[in-house]
Amino acid sequence: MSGDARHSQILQVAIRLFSQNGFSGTTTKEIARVAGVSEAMVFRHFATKHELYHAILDFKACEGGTKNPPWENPIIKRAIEERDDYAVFYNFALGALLHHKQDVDFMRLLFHAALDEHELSQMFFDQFVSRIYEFIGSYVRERQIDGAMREVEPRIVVRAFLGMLIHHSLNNILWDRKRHLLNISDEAAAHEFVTILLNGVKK
Amino acid sequence: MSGDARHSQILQVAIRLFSQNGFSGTTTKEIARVAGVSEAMVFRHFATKHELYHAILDFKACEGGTKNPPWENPIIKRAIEERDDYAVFYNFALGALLHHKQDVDFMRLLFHAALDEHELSQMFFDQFVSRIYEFIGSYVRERQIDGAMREVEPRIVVRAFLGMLIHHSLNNILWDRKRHLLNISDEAAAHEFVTILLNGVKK
DNA sequence: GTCTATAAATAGATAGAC
DNA sequence: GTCTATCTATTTATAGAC
Repeated sequence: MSGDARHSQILQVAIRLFSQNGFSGTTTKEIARVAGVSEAMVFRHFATKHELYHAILDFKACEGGTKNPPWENPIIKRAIEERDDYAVFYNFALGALLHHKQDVDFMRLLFHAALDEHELSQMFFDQFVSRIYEFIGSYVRERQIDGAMREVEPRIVVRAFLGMLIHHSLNNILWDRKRHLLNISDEAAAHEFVTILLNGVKK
Repeated sequence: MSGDARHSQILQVAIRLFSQNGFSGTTTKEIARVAGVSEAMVFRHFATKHELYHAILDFKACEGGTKNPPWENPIIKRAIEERDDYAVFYNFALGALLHHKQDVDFMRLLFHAALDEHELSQMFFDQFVSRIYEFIGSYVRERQIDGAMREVEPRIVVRAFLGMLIHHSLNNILWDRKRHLLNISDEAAAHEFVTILLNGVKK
């Protein structure tokens, strides 16, 4: 196998294992075993275990986090222009839920990194989460000026909204698969959350 | 130091360290060092590292999770009888936020355990979380029958509500202390979340 | 590019003295 | 109840042959 292919293969295996077991719960031996190579190969491509972890978070934060951000989604942009609150929030919500479901590894990785207080978790936060607050928060502000939404600190509204979405995804990932406490399609969940939120803040 | 005192001291130290670094990120050597004893003492009180971890989660799940549950809170019980929706949800929300803030170690521990897919995380879920769904869900159902709330699957309402609360606490624990993206008192946060939720589901 | 062998450090856990 | 010393397995990482 070529160097690049091997490099990326080891990265993929490591992503899965780090996501499942966290940094200290994953051994380089296990990564090598699953990738079907010797440990020496792993260290040939990544000088240290930390470098490998860093490469993963770096890669994932770029690929998974900032690809197709909501502020570049044409459907959402159009809905914002048309002041179609339901369309803005519904498309955002559905996009988020689908994204979470599609990249469970990244969600788990991010939580592990956050608990480990890894710098990359802060990086993701600064580059992505804070922009979400900016993006949705400023739309809420506009709608308050329009007189369509009541006066609430926009950041609180964003937090309430993201809270519903992220908590729901987290439950799906961590518990619901075994317990099915709540069995609902992403479309229905997005609809219900958005309906609650919009009724909750309308004037 | 007496056996019991030492036992509980080691437990306390271990709680802090496991909460900060997770299971595999914490060494028995470190626990011993912080507790100011030799490693042999740790293994005298807890036969294995796993036994120590289990003892902690067990202890915390009982002490932290099921002490003063909302369904035994007289203020909330009274509010339910009086059909005072705001009082029911506000007191629940504030209690939850204060509890989270007061026991950050337990929240981190629970997240580590959930990511590790530790059985005790499931146990906590079954013993506590599912009862919350039952408790709030059935109140919502009653209020729908009363005609005070619109028809939504009660579990969705509970998830939206818990999502706001838990996500907010998680942000406070994991990021906000450094970033203060959102600086708000627990009372104000509880008020805003409850207002959004109740307006969101009222008829 | 890949492996085997191995070094060096650290992990969890035990023995036995006091 | 507490420690020092030690054992064994594992972990990260390297050397050197092919």
